[in-house]
Amino acid sequence: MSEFVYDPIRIEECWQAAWESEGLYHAAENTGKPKKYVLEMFPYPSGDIHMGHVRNYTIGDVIARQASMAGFEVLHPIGWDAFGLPAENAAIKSDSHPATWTYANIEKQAASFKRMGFSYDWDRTVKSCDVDYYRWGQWIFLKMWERDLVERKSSPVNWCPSCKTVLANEQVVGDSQCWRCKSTVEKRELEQWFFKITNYAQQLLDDLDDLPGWPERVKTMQANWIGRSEGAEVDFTLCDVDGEPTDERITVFTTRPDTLFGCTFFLLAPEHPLVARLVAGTEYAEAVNAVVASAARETAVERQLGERTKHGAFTGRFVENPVNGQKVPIWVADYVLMDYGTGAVMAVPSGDERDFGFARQYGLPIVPVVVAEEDAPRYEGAVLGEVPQEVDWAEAYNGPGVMINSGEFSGMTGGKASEGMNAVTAWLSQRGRGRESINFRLRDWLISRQRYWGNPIPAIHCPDCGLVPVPIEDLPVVLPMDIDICKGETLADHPEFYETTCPSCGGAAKRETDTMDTFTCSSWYYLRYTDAKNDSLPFSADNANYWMPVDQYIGGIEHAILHLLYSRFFTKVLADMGMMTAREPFTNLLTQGMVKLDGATMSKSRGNVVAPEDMIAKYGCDTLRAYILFMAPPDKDLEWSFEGLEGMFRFLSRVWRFVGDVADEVATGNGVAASGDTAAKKLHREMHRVIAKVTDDVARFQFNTAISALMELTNSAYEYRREVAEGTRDLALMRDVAETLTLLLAPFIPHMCEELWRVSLGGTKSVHLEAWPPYDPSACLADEVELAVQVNGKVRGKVIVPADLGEEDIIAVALEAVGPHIEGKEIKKVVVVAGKLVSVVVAG
RNA sequence: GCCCGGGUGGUGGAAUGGCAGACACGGAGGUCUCAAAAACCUCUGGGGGAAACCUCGUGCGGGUUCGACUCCCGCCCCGGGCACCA
Repeated sequence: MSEFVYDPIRIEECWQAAWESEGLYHAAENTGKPKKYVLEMFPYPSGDIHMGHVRNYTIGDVIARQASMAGFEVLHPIGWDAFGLPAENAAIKSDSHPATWTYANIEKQAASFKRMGFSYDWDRTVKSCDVDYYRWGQWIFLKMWERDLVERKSSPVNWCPSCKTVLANEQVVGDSQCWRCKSTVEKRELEQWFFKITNYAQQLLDDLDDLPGWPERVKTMQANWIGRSEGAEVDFTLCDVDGEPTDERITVFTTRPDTLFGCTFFLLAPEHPLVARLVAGTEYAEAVNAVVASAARETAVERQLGERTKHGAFTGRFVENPVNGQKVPIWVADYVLMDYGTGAVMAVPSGDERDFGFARQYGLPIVPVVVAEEDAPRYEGAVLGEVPQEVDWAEAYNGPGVMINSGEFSGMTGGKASEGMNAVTAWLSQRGRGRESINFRLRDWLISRQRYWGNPIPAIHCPDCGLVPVPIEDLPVVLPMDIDICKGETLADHPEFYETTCPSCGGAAKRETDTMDTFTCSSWYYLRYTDAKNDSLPFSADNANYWMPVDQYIGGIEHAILHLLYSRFFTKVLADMGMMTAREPFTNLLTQGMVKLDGATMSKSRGNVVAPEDMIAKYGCDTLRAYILFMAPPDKDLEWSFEGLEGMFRFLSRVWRFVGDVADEVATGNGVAASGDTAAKKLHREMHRVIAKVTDDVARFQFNTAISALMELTNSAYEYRREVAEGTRDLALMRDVAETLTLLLAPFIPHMCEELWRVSLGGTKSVHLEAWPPYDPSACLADEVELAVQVNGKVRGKVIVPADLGEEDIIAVALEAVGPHIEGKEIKKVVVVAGKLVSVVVAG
């Protein structure tokens, strides 16, 4: 019976203080060691930490600590994403200032992170609401402006009526909801600030191929969001009121130029600038204007209602199809989007579901069919508008097929990326009536927010000079603190902030009062960590080039598009500015799953939160850390279990007692120096097998199976002690196992291992400065192996054979073992899988 | 509708094409104890059997293979993302 009682709280508090005073976790440049940059997404200081934080930061901490033991110089920083709306809302609620709330929560979270024993370099901490940080955000904004990547323009934007600010497209989630408050957003035409992320659309798409260390899911989501479509622009000729061709052309974008002969009508978006002119003063004006007005009225609420009814009206005018001279009617239709392509569309009802539906609804022609499915009715020779009587026309066909009714192109293959598509595009191109074209779904990033608690946009509105950037030497534009947010004030209510003079002409001018989207702050914080105290630049190229890219990034899947896309954009822009060489910020990405209770996400509003602090107080943070890693692979959701946590505490106690008992036995010399008997050999082999397994599992982030393997080693160690009497145990082996167990567990349960290492085992320096144990592949091999013997695919026996036995001998032994199952039968085949099994195939 | 994930005991979860269910939780029984707790030991997928052992079994149906949770084809269900993007 051991007198070693595991007292986690005492141990943890003791070593946390020791590590801090020893400065154990400072990262340094140019140490000669290979570098590793391990980063977790920085938290928003929303209050107490929750289990999601525990999981995220524990995963990162294990990776960082293990890398450090494996010989890397590790950069593992932490900071806070501190601007944003929740601070404003909380301030209003508690009648205080957002800064008060924010800094108090940062203190609280920092204390919790320290209590979790995370190995951060606290000297590099960044808080995005500190002027020392956000001034460099302004600096980057101005440099982007210089490079023509900043634009102020009027466009239909998303407005959240609850947050009282505009939002980026990426911040509209689900069915047109604000990502923060889940209110339904409205469309408003407003003049706003944008970053021209669309200039980088192709690169952002292409470079996803350079990220093999990212989950496929995240890359697919980004690729879909960027939404590249290949096709062509086609110029249709506008006809006058008498139907005669004019010189004016209307351009459409299509991904299917091969279907051009199937165009039976033509559509304009309700917002298209041409619409008003086409119908002005005509009998069609009333119906068309009604469609335009109802589209303008249509809110996001209506738009989200599943399958929307299409609305349209004839304009009374026609266009001429460049490919066949066919005149087709121009309609206005509310399913045509003004902000994608050209706002005009050629309708091919036989090949497009939406056009088909619209044609049905308004009695517009559907034939000719121009791309026919093999083995399907061809409708050769069908003319415009003629629907064959005998056909029950069910739906449009948009797949690949043979082109028919398409003049000289008939007979070619049609479809996406087809021969016919290229031929038609080339034909148009030669005649100046069209051209290859690529469209992206991605929109420019709307970055201005009509809110106080953010980074002020460094721009000045001058009545004479227009928009003028704040000169770089005048930075920072400091966010004033004397604002009464509880009265709903913003910067726009403070003349002492916005009244200024124009840097260009010196006349009276007005400062921009919008602040930047908080996502601008989080788009480059990982670069600031590389050089956190630089007061002349956001970061130096030397430091960025030394540490970047981040080798391992860990965070929630909710940022699959938002933060990860914006950060990739910033990285490319900063690289183009010559600020550094990395063109992708994060080489490897791990998206951790959620922590759930009874199948539901833990949340304050649901009242199903398990507070980390409570668990730490009861079991210590080492148990919590090991538990949260053990219960599920890191990328899967994790179901919380109090019993599981209790079980992990039992495991830690077992390790504690084992190492303590061994240390005692070794100290008193109660045993033999080295026995080399079967039991010792077996334990020795198990130890090397586990070193190999844990090393491999950590590299693949399989922390759950790494811990399982360590449990197995512990179980084996206990078995050895049970089976070999006290006084006859192999002391060298026992000490080796105790040390190995302590070293391998150190990244997971750093405090207990430190206590065991420095106190029980008499280590002279921190366990976290020791080398990760190497393993001997030959030591993993057993003298004898057990083989399963299968007959016709079923296991019918087991044999134990010397590991180096030849194949012929193995077969002989195996056949003997399954004698009754093969007796009198013809052996057709025998397969020997080294170290695993023998498979015998018999006839009958 | 399209694109991703995922479906394995009572539960969380293991299995480079090679003995399915490692490890753990829960459960049952036991040792120690006056007793309890702790600790330790044994058993624990279903069905059959006293046992040896047999048999079924990784969402469903096929296929490839000596051998399939794993690979291929066709479905079903659950979770997520996108969605009138021409």
